[in-house]
Amino acid sequence: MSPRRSAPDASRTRAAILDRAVAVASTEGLEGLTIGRLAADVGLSKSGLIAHFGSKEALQLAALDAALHVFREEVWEPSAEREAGLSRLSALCEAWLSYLERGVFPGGCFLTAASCEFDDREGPVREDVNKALSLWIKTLEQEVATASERGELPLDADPPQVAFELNALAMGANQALQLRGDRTALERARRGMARVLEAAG
Amino acid sequence: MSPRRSAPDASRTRAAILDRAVAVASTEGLEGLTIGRLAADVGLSKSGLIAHFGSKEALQLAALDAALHVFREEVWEPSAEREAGLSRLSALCEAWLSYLERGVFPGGCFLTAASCEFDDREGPVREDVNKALSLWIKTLEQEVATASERGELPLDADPPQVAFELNALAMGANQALQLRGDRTALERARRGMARVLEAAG
DNA sequence: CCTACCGATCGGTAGG
DNA sequence: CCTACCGATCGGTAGG
Repeated sequence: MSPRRSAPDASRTRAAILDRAVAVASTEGLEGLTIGRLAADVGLSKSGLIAHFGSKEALQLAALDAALHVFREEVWEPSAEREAGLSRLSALCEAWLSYLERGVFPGGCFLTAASCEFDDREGPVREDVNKALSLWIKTLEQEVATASERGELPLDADPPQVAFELNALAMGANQALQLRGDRTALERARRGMARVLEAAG
Repeated sequence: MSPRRSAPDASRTRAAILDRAVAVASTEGLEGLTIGRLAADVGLSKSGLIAHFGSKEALQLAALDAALHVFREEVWEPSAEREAGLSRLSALCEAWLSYLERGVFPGGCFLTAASCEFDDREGPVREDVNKALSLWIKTLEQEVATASERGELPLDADPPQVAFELNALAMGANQALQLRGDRTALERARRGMARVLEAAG
């Protein structure tokens, strides 16, 4: 009898590992992920766990990807049905703050944490974090541009500036919420975002 | 002959350790500080190094304190001579962005990094990070309030809201600068801060 | 401030 | 997917 499991079994095991890896990395950081601890958490041997990924770095990349998938589900997808432009931009911002408020990840915004942890390192993890954040910023910029074209924002609205400020306000909310336990942070971010969109003209 | 050095010697050694500890923690994180590596860096044995602090946690607290001292020197003190109110608030913001631009810490803003790393942990390091950030936010709020009293900002300006937004913009600049290498971030933050202060009325 | 040492854990491999 | 193992390193202590 081979110890190998069927492909669906292996896929389920992999999903269970990644679930746990995302939770751990959310609070301890992607560098704080350790193979031994994770293996014990999901009831595998170290070698059994690492067989699914090949190396710690590959595990980190897979955990990051899984976390981004959650972010897409929680923030991106619910807003996709809204009309492109200001309506979708507002929906994205609201879903974003809701995602922070509901504590989807125990350690707060996964992407912000990963960005802080890897912004001064080199390698594929940093590159993937950079790509994910750039894509998100581009998405915000795109909605600002569409809103301008549709006459919902002035034609001279500055998409990169607006996206920069919206992103900054969400980071500020995440910090105030996580570190300082300041529940008013969401309202402050919401007010700031509204003002950014008003002032975009 | 006792292996003990004189008090001034010990103090110099301690300062050298902390210099290096701040640099390492800035890029690797406070949790990434290890006694063995730090000892090798400064040419001590592990036990020789730890004798100065007692434990890794105490070393982390001392490194954080040393980093905060730098922040005060770089941002706080140069602005202290400006008149309280809008003038000093503007000077604080400008010194803050300049501190980011000059890369005073190799890993970007030390306090932001420490905040991300410890915002979901417990213990004295998290408490000290929280205290330092709260004090900084309070300082910004105070200058907004003074500016209102002096008629430089409207009487209904909202100090916590303004401080929240200024802090968020600096965080956004730090991220864009460190992760994305986006040199325009400073100008974006500067513009955002100016707009926050204009809109405070 | 040192040497010498502790148990624990790290990422990873060999071989099955 | 396992057991058994590798060398390296972790934080920290004993004793001087």
